[in-house]
Amino acid sequence: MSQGADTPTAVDQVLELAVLLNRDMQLSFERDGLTEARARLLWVLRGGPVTQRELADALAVTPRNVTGLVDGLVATGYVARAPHPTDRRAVLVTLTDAGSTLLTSMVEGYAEMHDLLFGGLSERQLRDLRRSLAIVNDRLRARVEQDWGAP
Amino acid sequence: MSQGADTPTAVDQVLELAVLLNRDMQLSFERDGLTEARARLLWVLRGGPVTQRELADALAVTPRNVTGLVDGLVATGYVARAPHPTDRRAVLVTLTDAGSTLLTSMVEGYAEMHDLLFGGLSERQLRDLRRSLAIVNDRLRARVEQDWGAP
DNA sequence: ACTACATTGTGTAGTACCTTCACGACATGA
DNA sequence: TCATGTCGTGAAGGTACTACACAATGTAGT
Repeated sequence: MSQGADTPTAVDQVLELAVLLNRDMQLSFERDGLTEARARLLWVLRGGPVTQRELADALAVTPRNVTGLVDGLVATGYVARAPHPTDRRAVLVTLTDAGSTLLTSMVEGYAEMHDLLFGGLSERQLRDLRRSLAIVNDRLRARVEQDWGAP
Repeated sequence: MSQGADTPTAVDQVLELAVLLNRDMQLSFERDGLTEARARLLWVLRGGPVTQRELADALAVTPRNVTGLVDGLVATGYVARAPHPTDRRAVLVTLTDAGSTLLTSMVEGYAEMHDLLFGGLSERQLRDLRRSLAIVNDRLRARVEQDWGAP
């Protein structure tokens, strides 16, 4: 009602933000020879070696899928499979040197994202933005969690 | 520096927003028997029938991929292939009645998203949010478009 | 110690999304 | 008409997922 048809709505803006964020991260992953799924798995390994079962839970995917993702990361040399010290069924997924280096640069990139995103905002604008985002996220989260149980 | 380790950073908030938006839309698509890729294709058909070549350009995917997506939507009965009036090579992808109905509800859902997202904000908060999002999006867009040509 | 049950990872099979390459059908301009 | 480009699709292949089945192993219960 208040703007022309070519002006993006607030919903448009939020959706574009989501698209741009995805694209930016995907481009970053591709530069490292990673896919999105493998990058997510690697990100979980920040906390140290974990079993494939734990990875499946953390990523909310099936154990079978983790097998495939780990296969890929082993092929590219970022992780290795090691025997679990006490459970001979389980496999510990550990970072190789290359994987550790890559993960370090990913953590740095995450930190640099703050300036990239918010470098154009004043302190006050950033504070207000955070407040509004908290409210928006709370509403969205409630909706998503509700719909998760009522398909 | 200013908050505890368990408080989400501004980057965390933006990333969570993106994740939640994706999840919400995906759940909505699933309810309609749609996948994300097929929903995007359907969304392009808002403007009327288009050729598969135009769809490939609009979706930024290969023409071969469009063939598969249209196959799926034909199987579920949401679109149909029609001959192009002047170009016998081309295929016009058109909405069926079911597809048209579905698209209408998708458009309605898009409109309702405004209240879902911003119903908890005051007029002033929403204005400020839009201003900040415009700034953030501009910076991100510049970065993504720059990296698109320099891998 | 032996049995019963649960858990871990993976082979098999299948779906969806995406790509490149090759090719036939068709359009277009010289 | 003839060369050249365009449209859609078959063939082949990669990645991300799923469900199901199964062997190896861990964990109780008796």
